[in-house]
Amino acid sequence: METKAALLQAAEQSARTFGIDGFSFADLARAVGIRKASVHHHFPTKADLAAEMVRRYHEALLTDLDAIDAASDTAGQRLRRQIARYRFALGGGKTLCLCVALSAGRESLTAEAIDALAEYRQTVRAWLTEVFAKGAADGTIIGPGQPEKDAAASLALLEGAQLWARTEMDIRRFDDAVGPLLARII
Amino acid sequence: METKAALLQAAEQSARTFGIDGFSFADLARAVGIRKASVHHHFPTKADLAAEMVRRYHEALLTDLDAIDAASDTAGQRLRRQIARYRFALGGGKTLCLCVALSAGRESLTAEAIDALAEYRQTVRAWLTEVFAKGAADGTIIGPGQPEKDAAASLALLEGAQLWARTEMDIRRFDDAVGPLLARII
DNA sequence: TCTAGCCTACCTTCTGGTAGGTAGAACGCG
DNA sequence: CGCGTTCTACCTACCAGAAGGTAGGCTAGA
Repeated sequence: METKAALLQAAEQSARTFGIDGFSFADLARAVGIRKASVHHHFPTKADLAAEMVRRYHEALLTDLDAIDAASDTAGQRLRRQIARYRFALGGGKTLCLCVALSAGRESLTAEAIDALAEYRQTVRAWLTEVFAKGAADGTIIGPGQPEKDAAASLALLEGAQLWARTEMDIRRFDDAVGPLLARII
Repeated sequence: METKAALLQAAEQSARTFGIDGFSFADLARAVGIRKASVHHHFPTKADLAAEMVRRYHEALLTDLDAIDAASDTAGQRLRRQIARYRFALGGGKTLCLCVALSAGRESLTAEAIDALAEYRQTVRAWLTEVFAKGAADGTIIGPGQPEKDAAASLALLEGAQLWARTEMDIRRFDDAVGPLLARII
């Protein structure tokens, strides 16, 4: 079970750095210290691997969201922590969040994995929608706009800012892009 | 010269649909109707091809920006047309703009191509900065914020919205995400 | 005569994936 | 208890196809 977890870990790191087409089973085998054929024992095909990666990533998201909710007093604090989460996923400019990385290589994904990505974004979007609604109520997030639309815009902004910053390996691009959103938090 | 243009055209379409790692010289040869070795005659390596693609794409951008400037009376109109441009690049949810598509497969790019992408974004950013500054002056774009930051946020938003919409092959994701930005235009 | 543009044929390396086998732990059962 | 079976996790060895790229030759036009 330990090997499987290590494979998933290596696969996630590789996918976030090189894209889904940017690493092979041979690479994973090397990273974990087993032979290529043994990787196929755990994940028969690359599609199986991708599907389980997204499943795992979605689970981690739910855990993160709970942790943010538990640690935050105001909606503004929640939003700020979510932005920090995307910033952290950048790994200083070297990696993307798995969602962005896999979206880019969409054509190499199965329908199942694409659906899972959509669900991932839906979870984030729903969470952000609630945050913006609460933020308008408790006054910790200013500016006009419907929570639903603000949430969609924020998610796109965070993903786009990540992509930009990673391209130039410069986290300042991320900070520049999310500046106006951060400025809305009291 | 005609063949070379056709190759660039096919390469751009493929890169925007499948990513830089998602098509091969053999694919291009098939698309254009020549043999694989002949593609190498025009572009010795894939890196050469990528570099020229970005160069061409940047040129097209400058043309587009001039056209938008010429056709628009107000800053609001300019911004609206730029958003429409990114929406159009989506191809109904099937393609990304080249900038987003290549950024995703960053690790397969040469330093030259990465620099060219950075320049492309810098051009868009500078143009948007001017638009936001003029928009504040002529009152056709509302909301607080410094033009420079608004420009960075808008670019990230447009790219992120594209990536999202393409993943789900649903242009409504794009429209949802850019809604708040459009709402700032008088 | 030189060159641009194309060709056939070939190379090496890597890809995802399969076939078939082995050592050892776990299990059912008389 | 001991014996055979089954399962897990790994292995070596292999496959066909595709990748990027090269060598060298043909042909038509400047």
